[in-house]
Amino acid sequence: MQQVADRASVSISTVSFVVNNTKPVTPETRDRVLRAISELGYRRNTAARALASRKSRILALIYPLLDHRNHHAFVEAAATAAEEHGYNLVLWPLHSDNVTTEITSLIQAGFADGVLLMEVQFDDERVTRLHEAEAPFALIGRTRDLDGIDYVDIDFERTTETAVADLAELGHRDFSLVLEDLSDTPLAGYAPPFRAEETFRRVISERGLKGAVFRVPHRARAISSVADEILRDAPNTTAIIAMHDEAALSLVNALPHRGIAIPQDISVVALATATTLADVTDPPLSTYVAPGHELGRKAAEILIARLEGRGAPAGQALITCLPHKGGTVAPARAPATSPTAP
Amino acid sequence: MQQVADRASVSISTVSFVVNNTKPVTPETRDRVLRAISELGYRRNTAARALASRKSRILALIYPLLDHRNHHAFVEAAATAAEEHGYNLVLWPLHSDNVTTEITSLIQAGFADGVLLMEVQFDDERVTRLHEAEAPFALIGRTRDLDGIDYVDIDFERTTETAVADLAELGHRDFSLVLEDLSDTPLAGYAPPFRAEETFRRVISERGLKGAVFRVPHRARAISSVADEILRDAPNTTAIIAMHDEAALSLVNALPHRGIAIPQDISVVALATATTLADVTDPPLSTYVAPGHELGRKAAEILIARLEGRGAPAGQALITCLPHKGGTVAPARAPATSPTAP
DNA sequence: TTGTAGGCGTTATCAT
DNA sequence: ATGATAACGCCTACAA
Repeated sequence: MQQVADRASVSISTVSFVVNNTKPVTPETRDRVLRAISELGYRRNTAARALASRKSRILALIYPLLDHRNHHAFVEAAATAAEEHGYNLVLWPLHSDNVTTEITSLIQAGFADGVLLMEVQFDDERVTRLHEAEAPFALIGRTRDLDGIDYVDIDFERTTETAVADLAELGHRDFSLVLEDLSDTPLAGYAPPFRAEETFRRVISERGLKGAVFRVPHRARAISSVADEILRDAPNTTAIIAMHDEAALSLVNALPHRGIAIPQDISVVALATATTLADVTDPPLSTYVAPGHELGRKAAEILIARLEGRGAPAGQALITCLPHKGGTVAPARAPATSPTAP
Repeated sequence: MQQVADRASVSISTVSFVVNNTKPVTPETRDRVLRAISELGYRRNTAARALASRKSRILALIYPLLDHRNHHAFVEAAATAAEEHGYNLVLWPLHSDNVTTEITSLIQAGFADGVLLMEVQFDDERVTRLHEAEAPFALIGRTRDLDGIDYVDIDFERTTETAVADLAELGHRDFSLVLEDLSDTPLAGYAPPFRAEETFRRVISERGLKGAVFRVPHRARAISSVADEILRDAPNTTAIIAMHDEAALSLVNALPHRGIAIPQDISVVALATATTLADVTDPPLSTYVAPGHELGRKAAEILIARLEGRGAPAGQALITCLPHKGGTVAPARAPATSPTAP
């Protein structure tokens, strides 16, 4: 920095002003400084900057090593948004064991200014601890208690409701809902399946429809047998709603082998799914697309607002999944209306 | 730190010695210090540490925002290995435009001590620049010129060769290879498809077999029509080797709709694939599993060796994909031996 | 608009 | 085995 200052014949602080836009500087001096910087290939030292300013300008996205879902769109949007505000987003991979303490350390050690949490559970110890430590954070997902908490989440309630409504409009009356069974995993307590189920049951009953719920673990065996389970336990189902990507794929693949035509006999839709998944099946899967991009951007922005806004009210946002037309949904096949059909 | 020192009645430097294990300390004083630390909840400041020691202890894994593949196993292993050596791995998401300069900045700004690069291309500008800047880095993947370069990579040559050999042993004589077509994408020049194709052609010709190559873009339309293309252009194929996950899935799903039984009529195997993919098809996909875990660990270790070893020779490693038995491979159906069969 | 100087929290060197 | 103290590179009042 001193070298830059010398070369531009200014003081070291002027260089700082230019680099940080912290004080007005005459265009000419600014130019000289900028030129010196690029000629010397100067880059300000992250550590020194963080030390002196007490800000790292880093947002840490805690990146669960559970391989649970595809987060690319989300990460990309969050990183972009962060950058637009002068922050950098890094993904900080953490195993599930000692997560809680490590997360607060990140902030207390000054590595990050704020933390983004995903795969949030109903009652999430990480959230409690971050709150206690008064560490700035935002959630992708929702805990049970949301008082004063910054978050963005998918509106699973609305999405589920819409999915049922859309199918009902096509004449479907007998539904099956397929969910991830995460009990006995570190993700038990992961809220989305619960929210979807609750909404599903409510809507089904409000509309006087029939609905069965299937919980499917992530073991391969279980996934490949959903099809048979549904055919056995809910044989009149004409519409399957799956919030379990692998199961959705598996269903579209397996049902035809059981003599069921998709979508003529049974319609299948996936909930809160990455678009990329849709097209590996034949016919392509109809989905309600997870708004990864919007979630990521909003999450970053909410966190930054917290970081910079002086005690602003909590930023909270729910985003609905929009339908992506595939080929696995059709009107319900007309039921055998008369029991004594010829 | 001063508070800790006071509380333990030692000097600030003793605290440092304890915390860093840099000098011998009497067990008693060490205990006092440790106790003071935990009582006060002290954490050393990342920035100050980095500033004073000129080391950030951060390895940045440049994380391509291209959503090209599933890197979880890799990331997890690399993070674990790094931690074992006292480093932290962060994923640094970068768009493909200005990557090159940003990567060297990371090091020049002292944010990271070293960089891990993935999705490496044959001729990769990032590598050139990092080399010029004398920034420590290691590749997951290989450039064309590997002189003095640290890398780990999948041994695509050997894996492809094995795949053909295994199928040939089952009596298959007529092969199709399905590859990702990445031309016109930022990943054109991504080496794996080329390596696989070259090996495939060589082995096919050495063994006097028949082989056709299909290049499939990532557009949904293209993927879902591979099946038809193969049936049209290579109608006698009995074994399909796919280094394109989506295409592999799609094939297993689509071929039965065309009257082809898998694996009785045609065998399908996927190359360099995450295990998780295997079980969404029916029957489950047979694969040669990408050694994500080994790659991640080795990559981190090689980079750390470079960081700490004084001018050690380049660390280079190739790892072969091992077969994962699924249900999509079977002996070749006996050919209609006599042209005049009854 | 620009310069001066103190301080950010550690590490590392040199004494003791 | 422990302590005193100068860097580390930058930011930021405060002064000019």
